[in-house]
Amino acid sequence: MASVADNISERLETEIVEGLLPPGTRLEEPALAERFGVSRTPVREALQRLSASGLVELKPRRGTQVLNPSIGRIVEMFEVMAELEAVCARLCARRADPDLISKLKAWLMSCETTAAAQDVSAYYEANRQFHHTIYRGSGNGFLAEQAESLHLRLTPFRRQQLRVPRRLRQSLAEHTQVVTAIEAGDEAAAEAVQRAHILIQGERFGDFLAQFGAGARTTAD
Amino acid sequence: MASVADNISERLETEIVEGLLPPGTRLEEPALAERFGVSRTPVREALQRLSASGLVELKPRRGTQVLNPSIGRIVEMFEVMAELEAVCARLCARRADPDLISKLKAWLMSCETTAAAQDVSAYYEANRQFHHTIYRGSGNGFLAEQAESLHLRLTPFRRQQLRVPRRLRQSLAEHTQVVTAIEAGDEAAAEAVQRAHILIQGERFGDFLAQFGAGARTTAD
DNA sequence: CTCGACTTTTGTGTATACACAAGGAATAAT
DNA sequence: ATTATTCCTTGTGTATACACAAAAGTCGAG
Repeated sequence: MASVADNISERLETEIVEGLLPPGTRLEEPALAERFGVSRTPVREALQRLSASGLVELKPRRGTQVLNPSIGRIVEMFEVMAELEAVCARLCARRADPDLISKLKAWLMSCETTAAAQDVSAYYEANRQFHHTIYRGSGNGFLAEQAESLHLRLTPFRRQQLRVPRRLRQSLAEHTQVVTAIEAGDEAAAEAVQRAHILIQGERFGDFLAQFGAGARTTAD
Repeated sequence: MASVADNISERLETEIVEGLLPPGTRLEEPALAERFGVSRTPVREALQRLSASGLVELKPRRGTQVLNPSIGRIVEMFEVMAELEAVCARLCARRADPDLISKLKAWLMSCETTAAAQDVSAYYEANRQFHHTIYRGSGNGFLAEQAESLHLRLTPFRRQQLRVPRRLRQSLAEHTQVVTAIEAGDEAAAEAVQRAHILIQGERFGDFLAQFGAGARTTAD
């Protein structure tokens, strides 16, 4: 089934997303090849794919490194994410599928319990599932894929979010509002709430970096 | 500068976009390697990139072929395109930059003259520039890139558009409406008009295929 | 004549080898 | 001592070779 290149691509992806390979890390093909016990060929293919999915940067003749976007760039990406999520929420509200709503409520509760239990990684997973349910609930598979892709791409930068005081509590409240709007079939409200929900993340990200040394992890704008 | 893989990737891209390599065409590495006078290695890299940009499909152990999405899939893609363009138009209206508006008017006129002259390829180019100006005018570089990428990806399917009677005339009128809304700073109007402008393309595409043998170029839904 | 198993061929996946450019270290010149 | 130049090391880009899976063609049996 899965080729060697696929495995390497996946492993590198998770390591980047989980922060083990922070932005700016150089990825040298011979080193990776030796580490995974394979030749450079599949390593190169894996890097090509990661480059395409936007997780690494592949400069010609100058090697590849984990993408290290400027602050402004990250904010732009959060803006687009906000719009994609807003569209998904609107389409969810348009359908207002009872099955979908029950799933949303289940993940919402899962978010609350994991948050109460201070289980950070479990909360991340529940939160991810909540948002993915909205993506899929849009009824547009292509839209869902795009949203999932960008969501993944932003994960390394969203990780710093919850350090912001009270953000988690507010985030949960926003989730509830979105579900309410979707259940009511209120397209405009669902869209607006979800857009704001994500946009705040981008703003908080900027605040966070402004507070704790901006240049530490991303290049200055 | 440009590596061999880059050149091959570009050439294949244009050939796919221009319809020389219609959806479903099998792309075999040895044949392409011989055709371009290179080894299989850079050919594979080029195919990987095209796969990532969504122009070809790369099934493991079963080769690559020009992506041949179902009708439903294409409609989904047009829906997402409509939303992206709507966001761009809204952000354009928010800024209402005079310089941007003059550029838009220039491309609008270019569209009209080329349409009047029946110069199809020139019209395509002018139309493309018009839309790209709106993307860039959003002020969000990442959004603009996403929009441009999807625009390119949809090009093979947009080509069949203008065969639909009167579509061209209506399209020009919609362009004018968008510019007017942007100039007036009317975000809601700009967004709505642009969304409808693109959505219609998706619908017309469905109509077109329903009329002239759906199975000819894309798989059935 | 048709269907099925075996062989052959074709094409992809991976490894190895070579070519060349970029960055750095060492040496020489000012 | 500083700077510039040259050489060397490192790493990427491409080519070739091998391994294996899938499809196509062939042959034989019913």
